[in-house]
Amino acid sequence: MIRNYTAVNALSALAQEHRLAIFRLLVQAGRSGLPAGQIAKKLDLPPSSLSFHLSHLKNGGVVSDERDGRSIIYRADFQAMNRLMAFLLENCCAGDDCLPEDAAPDCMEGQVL
Amino acid sequence: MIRNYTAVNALSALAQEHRLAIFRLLVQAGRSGLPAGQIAKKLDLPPSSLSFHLSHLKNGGVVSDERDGRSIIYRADFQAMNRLMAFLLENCCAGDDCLPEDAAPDCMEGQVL
DNA sequence: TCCATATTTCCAGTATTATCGAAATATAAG
DNA sequence: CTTATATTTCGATAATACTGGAAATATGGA
Repeated sequence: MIRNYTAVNALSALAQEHRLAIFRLLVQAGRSGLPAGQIAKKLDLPPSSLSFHLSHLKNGGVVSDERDGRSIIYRADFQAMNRLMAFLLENCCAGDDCLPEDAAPDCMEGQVL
Repeated sequence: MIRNYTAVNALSALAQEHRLAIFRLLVQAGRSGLPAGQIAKKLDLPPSSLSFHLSHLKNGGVVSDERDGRSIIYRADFQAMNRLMAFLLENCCAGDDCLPEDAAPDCMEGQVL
């Protein structure tokens, strides 16, 4: 289980206009991810700003990176998001009939996503 | 569907040590919520700091408040959380066989929560 | 009305975060 | 080895956020 500190890092990473836009772009790109350059082009960010935000996202553990030739490919980390969501709703409603096995908790009224 | 701006507000609200702790306390308290005073006691925060953080959470739309006599009861807003999560994973993997009906998307490997 | 309790607002000081040009680093290709 | 491309690091400035004491507001009870 993740700690408060870890979750704050992940949330801070996402809690910024440009970084959230970057993250959602990566979510939509899926497993293949996107090179930094394409992100810069799509969101019209200067290279140093983009790099600042990408390293923040990486530091927050919500994206991963991998070099491919001259480019660096960024990917959303879906498992990290899953852990984060679980942490946010941990022991919701004091477990009071609210978490039936593998469904969404009652407090979410049957719709998580 | 919520906007980037709204989501950043909600995420910023949660992206702080004390506020995340407050929010998780409220998640665990469920529908009955908690008066500010009890939160202050549990987390050992001075009243002005607590108030600052509570209003930030409320502004971010992740908690609601309701006066009850001299106390003000705070509650986690589970629907807002649900909308936020949906926004974060919107159109994940470009919809590529990743969102079967009412299950968690494939990219989450079957476990959302 | 007067007092106690619960919470918020105000304020000033401190700390953290965002921005982006310019320079540095890494890789590839001729 | 030189040049071009992709990205990051550095550094200075500007903007935003956090903290907590003191004063203000709201409610309820004697």
